[in-house]
Amino acid sequence: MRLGRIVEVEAYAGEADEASHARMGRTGRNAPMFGPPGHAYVYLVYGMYDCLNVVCEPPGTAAAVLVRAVEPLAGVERMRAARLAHLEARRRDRAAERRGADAAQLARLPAARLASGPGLVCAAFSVTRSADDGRDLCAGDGSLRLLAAADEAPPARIVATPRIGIGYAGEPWRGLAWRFLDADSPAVSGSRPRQPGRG
DNA sequence: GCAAGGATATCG
DNA sequence: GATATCCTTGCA
Repeated sequence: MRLGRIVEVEAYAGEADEASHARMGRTGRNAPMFGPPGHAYVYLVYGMYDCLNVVCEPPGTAAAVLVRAVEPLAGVERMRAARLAHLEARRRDRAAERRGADAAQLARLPAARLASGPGLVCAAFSVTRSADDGRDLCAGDGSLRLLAAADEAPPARIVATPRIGIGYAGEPWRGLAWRFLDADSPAVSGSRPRQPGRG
């Protein structure tokens, strides 16, 4: 079993939100966003990476939260294997030595970096559009589940920043600080984990 | 810094 | 039916 703690998310507010896939109304792709809350909306970005969203609000209101980074807690080696499988699926035409280099690089990657980005979250947890788009993440018997960490203290420092990669959206949407991350987690996205204290 | 890569939404 | 664009990543 692979288990992780969500340490970075972005909020998307519905059809009025110019940064949201729901901004053009209901389409074939974004239909799960208009469905019941607690279900997954999985989409392909840049032709290469799946991204996982959790639908929020009642049916008809297309709000969602994008899961941008997960701190691995259990099943780290399965995540590493899933990351390698993802690379190999994309690079099956490349030379065999390339795959060997990928495996070696992944083996050196710290566990905290295995799911430190929205595309990497899906690669590490084997989330795909075909298998998981529209899935009920709250179903007790599902293979992909969203759990509440009821007995765990909330992060001491939660940082809010503008959302990533939405420069096409107008104000106020572009400037809203709707990306939230655990500033003390080494698993948040970005090339370097943030250092506490001085920056 | 920027290329890779495929589906999507929009326009004709 | 064609194409500009896209909620990214890893290598130069």
